[in-house]
Amino acid sequence: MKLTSKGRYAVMALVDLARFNNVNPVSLRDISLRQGISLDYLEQIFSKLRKKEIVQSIRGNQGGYVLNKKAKEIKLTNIFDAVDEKVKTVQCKKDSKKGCNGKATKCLTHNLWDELENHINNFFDEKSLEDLVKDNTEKRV
Amino acid sequence: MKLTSKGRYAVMALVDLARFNNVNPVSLRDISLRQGISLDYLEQIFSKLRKKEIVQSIRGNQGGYVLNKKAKEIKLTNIFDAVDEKVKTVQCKKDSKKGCNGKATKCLTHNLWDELENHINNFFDEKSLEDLVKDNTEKRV
DNA sequence: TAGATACTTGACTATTTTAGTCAGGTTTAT
DNA sequence: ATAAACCTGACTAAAATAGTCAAGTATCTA
Repeated sequence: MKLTSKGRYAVMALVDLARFNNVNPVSLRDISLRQGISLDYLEQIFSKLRKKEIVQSIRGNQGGYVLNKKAKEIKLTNIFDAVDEKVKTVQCKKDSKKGCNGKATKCLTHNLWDELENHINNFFDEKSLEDLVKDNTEKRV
Repeated sequence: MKLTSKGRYAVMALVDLARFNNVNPVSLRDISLRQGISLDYLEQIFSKLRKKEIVQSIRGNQGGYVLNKKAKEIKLTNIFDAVDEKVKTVQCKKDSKKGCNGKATKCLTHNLWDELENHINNFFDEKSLEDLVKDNTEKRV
């Protein structure tokens, strides 16, 4: 189990953005330079964030992105959801005909993965962008 | 983020094994049939479980595998560890020279991933094979 | 002691996912 | 006008995943 770069980058970029958000739109170029993330890749990521209305774009010269909601209202769940980073533990949910692994019944560990999924999602539901920004400015003395 | 099949299969197979454990060694062939997991793949998985002393093998006719410890003492952490399923959230720990993404300092979200990792690992540390077996026999009415 | 059962090991591979790159736009402030 | 910056879709190299395949070795039972 691992967290992919796309999810990590999305969160990093948004924390970066949130810290400068009150002043001006932040260009992806700046985020790219500060965070060491490829510009092209950032564009892909922000395209998704915009579609989910987490950020708002401002085109043209001096443009960039701003948050579309208060940092407090943006939860990690929303971010991961936007970039298709899911906690996916078991394949047997959508297929209502079959249980897990094509068996008629639920697999022996079905409930376990459900529980785990909830456990992780709770963590993501509670953490907001604001928490992360605070966490960081505090430590920066 | 997702859990891979290897980890899922390892847990499924061990729960299966644990349920029959008191009687006789359980052959991989039986587990393969009951759980719908490829025999060859199970062999790979059990080879790892044996090396970590989670199971014990009994060769020859009527052979198979038995648990090497009490089900209560086998935690999910041990299982995942044995099959190389790790909760891996961020790449920047081992390289002590660099911070995350080659920057001098920790990335903005470094602490977040640490926290998440702990959160998940706590879940795995607490759940034992015995819990899973109980969970299952109860529901089977 | 023959034969079957079942573990053991290592190499190989098709498929999918990931982490981007690349090219060619469009919009808008100055 | 033009440069900065967003926007989109197609493409791709590399890695991980989920196995398969082959050739054993050990041990129980008849």
